Amino acid sequence: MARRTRDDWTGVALRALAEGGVAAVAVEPLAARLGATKGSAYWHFPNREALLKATLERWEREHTEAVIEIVESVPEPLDKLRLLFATVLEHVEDSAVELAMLAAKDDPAVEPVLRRVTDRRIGYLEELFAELGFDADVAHQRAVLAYSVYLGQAQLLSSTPHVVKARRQLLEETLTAVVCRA
Amino acid sequence: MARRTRDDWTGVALRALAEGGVAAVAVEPLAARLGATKGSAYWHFPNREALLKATLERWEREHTEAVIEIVESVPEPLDKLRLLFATVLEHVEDSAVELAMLAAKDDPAVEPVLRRVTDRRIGYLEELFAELGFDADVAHQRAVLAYSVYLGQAQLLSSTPHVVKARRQLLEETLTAVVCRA
DNA sequence: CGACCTCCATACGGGACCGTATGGTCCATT
DNA sequence: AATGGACCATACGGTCCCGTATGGAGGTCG
Repeated sequence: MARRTRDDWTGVALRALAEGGVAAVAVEPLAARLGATKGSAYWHFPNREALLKATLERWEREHTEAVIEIVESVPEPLDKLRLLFATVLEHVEDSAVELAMLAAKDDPAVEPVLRRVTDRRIGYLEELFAELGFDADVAHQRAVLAYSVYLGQAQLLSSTPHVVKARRQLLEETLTAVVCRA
Repeated sequence: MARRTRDDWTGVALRALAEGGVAAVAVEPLAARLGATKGSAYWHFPNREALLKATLERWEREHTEAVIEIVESVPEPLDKLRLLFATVLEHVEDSAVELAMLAAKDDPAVEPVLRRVTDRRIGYLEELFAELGFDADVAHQRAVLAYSVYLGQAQLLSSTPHVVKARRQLLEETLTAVVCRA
């Protein structure tokens, strides 16, 4: 039988995480998916928590900066914001990992990752709003506001998608609202 | 020993739900809290799912219309919206049940309740934005937008509260953004 | 070719929870 | 006082998961 690497395990764990949440990152079901047994898992990781931690940190490495880099390729800050929302709300489908993390915010393996990712993203949004000419404190409020819209919309699209009608138009409404003066 | 009613069970279940999510609505731990045993639970409910369902429907009855009624006591639609956001974001602390439901959106007992509550709330928001003079389709978009802000902010406040700085000011920023023209 | 080391299968003993079975207690009724 | 029903404790078997113990297959290196 084939050997498995640490990445094989975090790989299936990532898929399970997206599909079934943190609770689905369970050694025995993952072993079944891999066609292996728990022996392999407990060889590569000391326990289930370590596997989960490695999985979350892999996701953090591979997904946090990616979007920012894409967005930074355009010059105008307003276009950056539009592209950001567009990218992130087009395939909300695969922001399932984020929702899984929010749903398990009290898990000791989740909490620090969630904190880092949230800080990074809101920090970046603050920069964008500062570029748009907002004062520092207002920029922060708008950043929190914008990120709230993203989180809420992701939740809606995954839990009750029928309430969201015209996504393209919603995107524009969101933009105008978020950059609105006075 | 004292007798327990159906409401005693949904009562502890509600507290457990807010504290530990849907998974915490488990018969044996709840029985321990009540100073009872599983025998009582399985007398009042056919199974765990029925207990969960009854708990969610009790929450729906007691919390969905309450806020709307409060808000409807003021005349001006903009003040309604302000009061709505204020009420709902002041004690975000006890919107824990909502987050628990979102986190368990795939549970067959959760799904229908979540659908009804979401539809009702967004429907009401649509009315408010229509009163504010927005066209029907725009009103719907704003309603979805406003509800997204609420959901996202509730998530932020419960998962990473440190990113939210001045809640009072954030409320005003949110309002001006959401009712912004053009 | 034998000693080792890496990786994993197998097998086991927990623990938490679900649901059932059974009998006992208290209370209202007759 | 006896009977029946509402309510619950106890005890049990079953499932799913965690984590450990142990040994074995396959490659590596002297």
